[in-house]
Amino acid sequence: MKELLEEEMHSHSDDYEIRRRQVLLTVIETFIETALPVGSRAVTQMTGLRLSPATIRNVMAELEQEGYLTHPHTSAGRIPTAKGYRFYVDELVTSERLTELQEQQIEEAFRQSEMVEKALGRVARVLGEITRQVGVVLCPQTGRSLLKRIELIPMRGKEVLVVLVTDAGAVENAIVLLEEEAGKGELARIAHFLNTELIDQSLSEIHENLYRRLLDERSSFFYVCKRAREILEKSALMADEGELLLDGTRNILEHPEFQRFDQFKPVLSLLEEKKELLRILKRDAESEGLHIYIGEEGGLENFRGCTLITSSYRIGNRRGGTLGVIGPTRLPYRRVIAAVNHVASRISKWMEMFE
Amino acid sequence: MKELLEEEMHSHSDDYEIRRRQVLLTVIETFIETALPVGSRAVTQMTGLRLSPATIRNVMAELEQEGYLTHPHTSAGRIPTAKGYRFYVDELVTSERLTELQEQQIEEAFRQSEMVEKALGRVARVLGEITRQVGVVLCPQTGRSLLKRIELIPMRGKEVLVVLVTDAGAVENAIVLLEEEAGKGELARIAHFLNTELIDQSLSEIHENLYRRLLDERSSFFYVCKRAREILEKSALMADEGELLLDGTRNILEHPEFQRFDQFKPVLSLLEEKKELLRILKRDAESEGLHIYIGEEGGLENFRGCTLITSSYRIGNRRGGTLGVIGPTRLPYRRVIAAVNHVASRISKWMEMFE
DNA sequence: TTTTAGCACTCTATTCATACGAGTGCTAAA
DNA sequence: TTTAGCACTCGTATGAATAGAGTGCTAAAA
Repeated sequence: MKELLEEEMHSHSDDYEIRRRQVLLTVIETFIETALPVGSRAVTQMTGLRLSPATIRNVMAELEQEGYLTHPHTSAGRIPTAKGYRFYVDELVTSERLTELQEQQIEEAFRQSEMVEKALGRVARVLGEITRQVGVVLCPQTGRSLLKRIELIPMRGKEVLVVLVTDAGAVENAIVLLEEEAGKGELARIAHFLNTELIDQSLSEIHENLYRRLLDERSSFFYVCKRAREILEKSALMADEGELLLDGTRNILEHPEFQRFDQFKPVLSLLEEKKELLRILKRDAESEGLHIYIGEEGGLENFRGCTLITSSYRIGNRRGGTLGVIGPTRLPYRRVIAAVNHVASRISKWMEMFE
Repeated sequence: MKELLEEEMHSHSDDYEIRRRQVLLTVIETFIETALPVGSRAVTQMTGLRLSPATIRNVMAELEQEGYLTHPHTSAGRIPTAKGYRFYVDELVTSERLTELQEQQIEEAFRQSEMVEKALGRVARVLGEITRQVGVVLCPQTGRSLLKRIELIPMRGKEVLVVLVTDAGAVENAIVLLEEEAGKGELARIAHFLNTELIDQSLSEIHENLYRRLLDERSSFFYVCKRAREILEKSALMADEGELLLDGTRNILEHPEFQRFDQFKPVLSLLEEKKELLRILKRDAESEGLHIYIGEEGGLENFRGCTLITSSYRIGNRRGGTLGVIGPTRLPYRRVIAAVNHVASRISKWMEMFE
């Protein structure tokens, strides 16, 4: 907008720029509150600017031409476009603090700290509740976590229980059926071998390097290596997808933009399929800080009219997962951003437990 | 209906009873197909009965008075009531076989057999898909599964990794922070103690008997007992809820009864809260065979207009969990019942793996 | 030059009247 | 016992009329 302005500002003053922003801000925030198109009269009443509706109309017409606002029809007020919201979140939105109560609610989610996934499920729920939107949490991807410990426990016959402990607090396990029975001593040797070779590598690294590393060895360990490889392959624990936890879909039914079914159906499909959402959230897990997707910005099909706000969280000093909120583009950005930021740093803090 | 009939049948013949059933059946099945109220003319065309609309109207009026049918309004055809559907599923509905394709889709869900929960997630999805409704699966409740093996693995300092293997194929685990560090030898003794004492009991039994059993012992094992108790308590693995997997909510948006929001909102809430649903499904896990809840029959609030069909599945010769389908009362019962039955026995078969 | 008042215009939402059609219930005849 | 006939009810579709909100433009005011 700044750029645009400077091009066109021939004769306009800084005051004029401020006014434009003021009007855009007012239209957007009023629309966020009421969900109704905002007319020029309403803007004059909301802003401190002592200007008549006619003047405001001129400004709004200009903002519309530049693509920040639209009309649903001729005789209606203005509503923000995706571009308008984008400018709003980039330049206009101010931060907000959560209320005491909301912070308490968040703490509650971390109260009973049993399994990681359950706690994160409660986090998704509380995110949905305090924003009145859909809360979403991407669990730490097991592929990215570092192996801390591997244990092989003999079961009946050829069965072996493989237990992996990772730094993400997750304990993965699988029962593997070996081709030949392995004695207790042999398993211990294999386990020892794996523990020395693989500790502190990420599971996906292990998966990638598996063939090279373990086949090259032509030492006396050859047999042990072979068995170790068999076990790791069969346990297939490296292939984990990164689980997605959702909660609060019912909340967004309250919003008037989803009262029409053709609007709501694609969103529900997106939420239930999870695939597209996973793509975005996994990518966001890679980079720190807040990400905002307005409409189809992130390449999310059928996401027109919706916004996704995410933030990644950390496990100690490593990447963890992502959490976020999904709602209509007409989102209370201030509150949602505050919530997402707060919860992200709270999870990171909580995750230090497992470091 | 039989009873009702015998009371009122003064002068009516068996033929008359057959006709009544025929009419009711036609109205219900036509309504299930079209979602439109069924008029007397439509019934005459569908049934083989050579009767005029007027005659049918008389029968329908009677069925309405008895509570099997209603009118949305005076000049509309008939639609079934909850009582009507109940009679239909109890007495009229006939069974159906799944198509080749549907059976293949189901097999697909069991193809990759990694973790139990993932496979069951795919089962929920396929149930939703082939019925075009919401598929739901209650995982085997860990509390009900038998303990097959318990392992204690020392971690850093006072931490101990507790691994439980149950007969439901589930491996539960938790990291426990002991009050005092325990040596490898000590843990081995404790593990051996637990393995001899607790094997083949259900986790909830263990939980209930824990205090009695382990405190009574005043033997030389006392210290071991105390530590064992500490570990079991802190791992809190007995308290598991029994996870509920849902899929296909998007499917039921297609049905006309949920086009109106006030109809859909309570259903979505019910699905997302999961609590009420868990109550029913857990209860159904106790008894074999098909269960059908039409409307609020099962004590499900806000379930008016919906039907839940469930069946339990087994793990070997023990109770496992429950699976089911949720949709509008106007449900293709024949197909859904076939699907639920088929999938239930297929899961049971699959579960034999873990016995 | 900038702002504003005034006004014609556009479009939506609402209301009312009307007509139509589907389907019923009842009655009397077959 | 069944059916034809008919009056009646009620929901839906259609169209006209109206009110109201808000705009864009123009010309006057600041």
